[in-house]
Amino acid sequence: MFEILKLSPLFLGLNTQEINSLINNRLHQIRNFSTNEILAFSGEKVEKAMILLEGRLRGEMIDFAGNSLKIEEMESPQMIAPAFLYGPQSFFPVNLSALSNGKILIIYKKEFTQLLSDDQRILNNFLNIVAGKAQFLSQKITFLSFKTIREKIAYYLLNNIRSGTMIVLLNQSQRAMAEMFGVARPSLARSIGELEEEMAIHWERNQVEIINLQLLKSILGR
Amino acid sequence: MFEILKLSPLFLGLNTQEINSLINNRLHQIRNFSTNEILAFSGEKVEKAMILLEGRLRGEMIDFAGNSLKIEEMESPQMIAPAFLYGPQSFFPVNLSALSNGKILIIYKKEFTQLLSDDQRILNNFLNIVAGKAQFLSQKITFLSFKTIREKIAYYLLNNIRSGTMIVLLNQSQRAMAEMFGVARPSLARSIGELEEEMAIHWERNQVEIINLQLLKSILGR
DNA sequence: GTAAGAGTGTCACATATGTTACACTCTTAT
DNA sequence: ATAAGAGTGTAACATATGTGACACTCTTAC
Repeated sequence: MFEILKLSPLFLGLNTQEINSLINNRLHQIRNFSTNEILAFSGEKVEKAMILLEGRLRGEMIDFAGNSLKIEEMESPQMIAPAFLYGPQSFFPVNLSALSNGKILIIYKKEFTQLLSDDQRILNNFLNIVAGKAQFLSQKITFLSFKTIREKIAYYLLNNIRSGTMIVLLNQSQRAMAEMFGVARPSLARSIGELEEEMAIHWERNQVEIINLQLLKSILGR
Repeated sequence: MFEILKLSPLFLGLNTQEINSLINNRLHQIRNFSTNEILAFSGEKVEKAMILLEGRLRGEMIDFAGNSLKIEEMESPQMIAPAFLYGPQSFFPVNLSALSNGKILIIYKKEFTQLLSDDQRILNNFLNIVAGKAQFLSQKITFLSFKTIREKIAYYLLNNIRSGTMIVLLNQSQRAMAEMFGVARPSLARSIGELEEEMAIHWERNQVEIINLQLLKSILGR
């Protein structure tokens, strides 16, 4: 187990020996789960720190009519819902179910807080994890708040130029990109086509060449 | 100063005496600023914990063309950019400028981490602050990811029903609500009008009565 | 009471995006 | 080499939302 934990972001920089003594001197549990088991319901209070040791989990957001909206998968080793262990809305944001058999390490919140106090490296790691989540979400909101597809494309390209060049490498299909933008695939293709006609960019399968940087920037300035 | 800090979320539950000794035993600075002074630029590394003691600040997001996009104001006493002190993207997300004269308490990151280690109440408070930010953003994303105005209205209403009733109290104008939804004001009014025609809701100045709860829920279930 | 301004309902029209469909190209497994 | 499937470009049409305008109501300050 401690070999696995050593690979998790929470225990970054600690050796197996140190992890062993920090965990074993402290109340904890191992919980085994099997495929399709439901580990937590959306809205349930988060009272324990949970670290996925083995197996795969799925978080599923459920709407008012009971349909699933967004789905996110998680692999080990990783903390589960780190941003929901503290804070005023300390409830699971999703239904958590098992995609395979596996194991979770459970540490109750009070013990976990003590653990953070006891080892400053773990404290730093945890703060990095939670702040990282907040930063990711903040980035995503910036993105979602652009209204037109043109703006999203421009923003994406300007943020992904290889430094010193006018090239953006694409590591995903238009289909995946459309999904990330929250727009329909043909609509994305149409907007790309328009930008090409305007000689702003030259879009190829795997990379985009920026032809008129100024024009691209002006799309983002209202 | 310690009287002011006692009111800040970070020092919740500590008395003036305790705050005094925790701060004074530790490297810190007080920085005075005056109106219109710029305290930090977007993209600058965040290396210190900063707590606004007096005065008002404005965070301004700047786009690629140099125009300001979103603006947020902050009042004392409050931590500045708590979610950006740790994490992989530890850079100011906004330009930070002063709306008035005032004072900031500055504690360098290393010292601040030590402070979190030393007092578990402060640790808990800080974790609550950062997790709270993440939760707020997560909530906002849920909201932004509804595509139609009907969906946003339905989601908003269902989340704000006074428990045990079929009434939602409105504490903001349609104008403000449209801005929060990221849509145009007349478009919001039109969608409201449609929902009224369908006998789903009865919208008055200050409150909304839900007439057909089932219909409202079905809007969110695709 | 009255004037001014904010809030609201509504309209005609412009625009952006979604939907569905199809053809074409590229990649990959066999 | 070929077939199958994914990725892409494009079109016609449907729909949702934005824009700008105007009238009306409500609130508030004087």
